[in-house]
Amino acid sequence: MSSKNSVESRSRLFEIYRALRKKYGYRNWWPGETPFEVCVGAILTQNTAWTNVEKAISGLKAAGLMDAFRMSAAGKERIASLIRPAGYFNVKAARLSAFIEFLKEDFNGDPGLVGKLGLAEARRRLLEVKGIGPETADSMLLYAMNLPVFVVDAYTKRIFSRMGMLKPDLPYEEVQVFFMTRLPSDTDLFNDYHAQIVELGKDCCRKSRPVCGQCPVSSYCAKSIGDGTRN
DNA sequence: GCCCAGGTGGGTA
DNA sequence: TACCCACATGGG
Repeated sequence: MSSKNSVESRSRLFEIYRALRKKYGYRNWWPGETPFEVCVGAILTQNTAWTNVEKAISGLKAAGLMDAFRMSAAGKERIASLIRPAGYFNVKAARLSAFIEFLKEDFNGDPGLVGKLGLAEARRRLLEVKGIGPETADSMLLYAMNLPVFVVDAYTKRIFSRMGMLKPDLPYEEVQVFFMTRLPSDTDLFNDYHAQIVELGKDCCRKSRPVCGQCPVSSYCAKSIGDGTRN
């Protein structure tokens, strides 16, 4: 993208954020009482509606297992039975187990200590854990460890490609670079921007609902107005 | 009944 | 590297 377009898309990203913020208000994310709970939620929400994740988290908390050491002691089978409502429960039980063993071994069960490594090293270490991919790692880094990284998810790709700002099917890292080279490296901004995107996604940018006249950023959306230019 | 949801890893060509 | 697929429950 040329530098002119880069400047243009930069100001557009801010305009979109302001429009979303006006519509939805500050989101105060992530839903979760502790950094550990945020990390657990990040794994449980993989390709899964948050309403289902909430049930699984409630189950884990009711069982007193929202802690790396207690969850580890409970074992994979017990975890799987408790997180059943979140779907993929066998896969996710294995992923949670891998994550808590990782935390126990080098970080005393504390995600905050992972964050102390700094963004690049913490991200590298998280990605070594089986079941933690780029989105899950970045969600943990941003929302549990307060490190300035932009989280890319299915909504991000769908919304911004429908707006004509991104090519569809761009790899994760390239979408992330698009945002991080245009926005200031600000944890609070990255936090709320992603939260706004998820809100918009749930609200009016579902897979099978491409046209969204009520959408707060419909004036930016190529699909809503036909040619990608703004009103 | 069908489609979808805040992904990831493994297998195949 | 680039697809294709399994993984699973619950809501609309």
